[in-house]
Amino acid sequence: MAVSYRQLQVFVQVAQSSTFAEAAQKMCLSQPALSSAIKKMEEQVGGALFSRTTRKVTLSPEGEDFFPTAIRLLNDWQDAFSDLQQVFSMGRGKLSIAAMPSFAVGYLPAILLKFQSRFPNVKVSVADIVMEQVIKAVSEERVALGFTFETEQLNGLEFYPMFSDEFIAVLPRLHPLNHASEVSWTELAQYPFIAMNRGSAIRRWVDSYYDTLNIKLNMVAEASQLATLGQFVEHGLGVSIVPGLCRQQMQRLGLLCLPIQGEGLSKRVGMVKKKQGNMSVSAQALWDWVSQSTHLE
Amino acid sequence: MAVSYRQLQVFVQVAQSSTFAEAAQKMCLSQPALSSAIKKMEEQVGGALFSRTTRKVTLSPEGEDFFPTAIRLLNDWQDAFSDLQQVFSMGRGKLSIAAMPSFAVGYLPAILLKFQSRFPNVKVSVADIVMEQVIKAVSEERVALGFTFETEQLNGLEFYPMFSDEFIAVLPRLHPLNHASEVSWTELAQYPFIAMNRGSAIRRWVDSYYDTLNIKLNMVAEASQLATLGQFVEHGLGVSIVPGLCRQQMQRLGLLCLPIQGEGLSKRVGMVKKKQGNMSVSAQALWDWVSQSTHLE
DNA sequence: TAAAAATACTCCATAGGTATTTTAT
DNA sequence: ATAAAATACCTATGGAGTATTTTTA
Repeated sequence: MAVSYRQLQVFVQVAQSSTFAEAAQKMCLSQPALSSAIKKMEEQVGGALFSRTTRKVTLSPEGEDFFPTAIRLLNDWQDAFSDLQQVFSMGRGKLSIAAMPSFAVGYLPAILLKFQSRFPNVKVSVADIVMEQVIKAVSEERVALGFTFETEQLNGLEFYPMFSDEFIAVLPRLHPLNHASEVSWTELAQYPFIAMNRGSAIRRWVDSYYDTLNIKLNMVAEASQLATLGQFVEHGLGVSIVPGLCRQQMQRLGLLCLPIQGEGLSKRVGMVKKKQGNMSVSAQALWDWVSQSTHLE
Repeated sequence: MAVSYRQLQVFVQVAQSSTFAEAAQKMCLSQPALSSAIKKMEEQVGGALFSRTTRKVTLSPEGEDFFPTAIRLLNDWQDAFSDLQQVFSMGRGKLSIAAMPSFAVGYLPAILLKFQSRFPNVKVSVADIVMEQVIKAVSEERVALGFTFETEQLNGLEFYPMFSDEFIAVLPRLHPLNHASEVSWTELAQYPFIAMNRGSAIRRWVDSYYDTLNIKLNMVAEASQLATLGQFVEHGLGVSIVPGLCRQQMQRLGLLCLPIQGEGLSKRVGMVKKKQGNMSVSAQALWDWVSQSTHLE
């Protein structure tokens, strides 16, 4: 049987005292309790750790040699566990999340600012990646949670909706429609159209919306990032339809953003995490806080 | 209250198993025992270390991070205590002793050879110093024990006699007495005499012996080491009287060694150690072994 | 002789066991 | 339905207390 943590504490305390009684007082223990604890420890290690006379206790040569090791063991132990406690109380920790770029520049900063002011010693790292990659990163547990559009196939993922995002039209400044306050789906389809790449969720959503209207788009280019798409529009290659989340980004590129008439295309934006737990306390805290502070469904 | 060694063992074992029941078997414990051990540990650290479903147990993110630390703590603990056990069983250790030079070259090698063949992993270091220094080193606990002549004032030291050593006369080869098979104290006093330095025990003993005989010596030189004394004699400065232990050393210098007639001057040679314990097991082992194998008093 | 450790004993907290229930797949 | 964890409950070891004896400076 191994020597216990408690026994080692007792050993150190006695070593630092000149009598058992003194050590007992310091440890809030009775003198016989110390006697027997040391006795057992000595049996376990196979030799005398102290040399006792009735007047004073001194370390044996072996005890003397062992003393620094004992101190080190106790400190390591204490350090390790207080660290762990810190992590659980979120006095310390790390948290990896992912967010699609439009969310990362829009809503995320405010969320993180609040979270970090509440838990200043939790280091948050954000992966700023396209929504398909966000889903993948969460699935593969490379990040604890992600911010993204709701997606159809979230196998094993849980989605918490934060708000709905209405898609908008983006046009170059000099476009014929630039005086309109809004446009219709049909109008837009009359112009050359810049699409997101095949396989992207935005492309799928826009495509299928036009399908339901039985309108065929005149696609002149594809982009795999919204920034690129914006550049294409800005150069006058065509018009496009993007999530409202990107309005700022598009306007910064000098594009015109218009709401689309009628029952629009809107998608929910929210948090995703793996369905069956294993969340760190910090991830859980962020999840809980966001879901509580988001009143809308 | 701190997490115990046992709890950490349990944590590691469960972490390395996929179910509590499996871990229980490996630890020769019941499943509920593990359940409650982990539960308590989780309460102590303030959070979940495992994520349990009824089908399998996996480490929580925090548990995952802590796992390597846990392994390290257990290993350090085990290493430290097995080391200490080794020291007590004398599978490992160190032992510092002191011996006066004449003993160190004469009797000591045989003793150490035997000791080291018995305890090959105990490193013995020998301080080869004059007998006054041997006493001092033992007193000040710089060495665990010493080999020396018995001395009058061994305050707090314990002496174990190994044998008696008879003093002998040393003369240059070309001395008038070089045909004698022995000499008398009186005869020797007729020649110029080389003495050990004042304050040395040998000087005191020789002086006081001559005092009892009421003979005054004609001292022509003093040396503080026997080797120097031998050199002086060899150069024909005079004769001297030295412990029999030094016979070999003197003969190697080319000197004539003769027994002294009559009731000689003899002093006991043995081991010294501090009276009130604090001996290391290895020192004790050497002491015990020497005292047992030395039959004479 | 006095101060301190060891011993003797008693008690209780808790580690650990058995039997059973709950839970999630 | 079943495999596994949690729970309930019991037992026993041993940690810790009080009273006393032993030891040695």
